[in-house]
Amino acid sequence: MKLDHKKVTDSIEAVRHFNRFYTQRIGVLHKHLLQTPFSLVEGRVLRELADTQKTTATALRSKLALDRGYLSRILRGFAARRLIQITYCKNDDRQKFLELTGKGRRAHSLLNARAQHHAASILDKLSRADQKRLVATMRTIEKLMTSKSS
Amino acid sequence: MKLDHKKVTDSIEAVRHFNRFYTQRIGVLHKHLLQTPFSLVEGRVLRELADTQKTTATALRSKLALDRGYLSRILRGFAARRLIQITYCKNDDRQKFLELTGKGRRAHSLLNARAQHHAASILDKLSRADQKRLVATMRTIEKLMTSKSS
DNA sequence: TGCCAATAGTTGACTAAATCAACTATATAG
DNA sequence: CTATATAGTTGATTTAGTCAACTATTGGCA
Repeated sequence: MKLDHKKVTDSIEAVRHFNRFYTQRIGVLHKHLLQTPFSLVEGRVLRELADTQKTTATALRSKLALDRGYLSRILRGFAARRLIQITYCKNDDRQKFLELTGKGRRAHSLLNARAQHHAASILDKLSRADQKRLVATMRTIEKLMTSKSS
Repeated sequence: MKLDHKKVTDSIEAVRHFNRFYTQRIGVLHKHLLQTPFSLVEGRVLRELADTQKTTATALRSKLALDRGYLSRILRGFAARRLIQITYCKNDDRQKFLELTGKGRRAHSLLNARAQHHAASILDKLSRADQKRLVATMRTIEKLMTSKSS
């Protein structure tokens, strides 16, 4: 049916529109993050390190899907800045355990606070009701888009 | 009130979670686009060129917020690949009008088709009802997030 | 008219992000 | 004991993106 087809292409267009819309927003978010001394990827690594007490580069890699050379350099940078501490694994000399230092945790907290603030600034523009609506729709999108992988 | 405060931080966390979620998705989208011979920014420029019959670099610049050197090089690349045709403005020799060539239009169509396909693949995983829901929520988010700038 | 500021676009130099492949060292399976 | 796999490092290179200096042209205005 003609009408059905139109509906479908409309939906596709709506999804694409949203993608464009959000990539633009992400650009903003990106620059926001860059007002800290971390790149977006570094921020993710930092977050991951904060979330897990003790990890290895390989664990990070599989979680964040990063090139190993790339990650190795990021970690080297973190170590140079004394954000992480490295301990060697007893049973396996190939692996190194990574942990945030106090300084690392503080850096993470700062980053976290910034992100918090950014999210809050989005919400602040809305009425209570709209805030609820926004959060609900975001959750819905996540649910719908993860239901069957992607 | 304690309870109120909890709600607020929950909302903030939900927004942040969504941001992370969607940036990851966008990463995928990014690489998707890179299976074409265009970067994300090049794709946007191409799209803009396709949407407006005849533009100038400055018009593109103000629309897409790009560095002028950066844009200049992108356009030079497009010209080298015969994707755009340049005509000089009669009344103002500083400006050049930019138009897609046939090849440029075909490149844009291909890009468009890929994006279309990508959006369709997201929708395909959902039931009719969920497709409707997804589209509706995306529209809601856009509306809420643009209502008062950002 | 003649000069000055603004505008359009180009170019060179540079930094940061990201990828690839080659390499070292260790561990494990047969 | 050797093969193969795994953990991580390093060098070389590509791409993205920014900044500032530069040329050429236009338009205002004294």
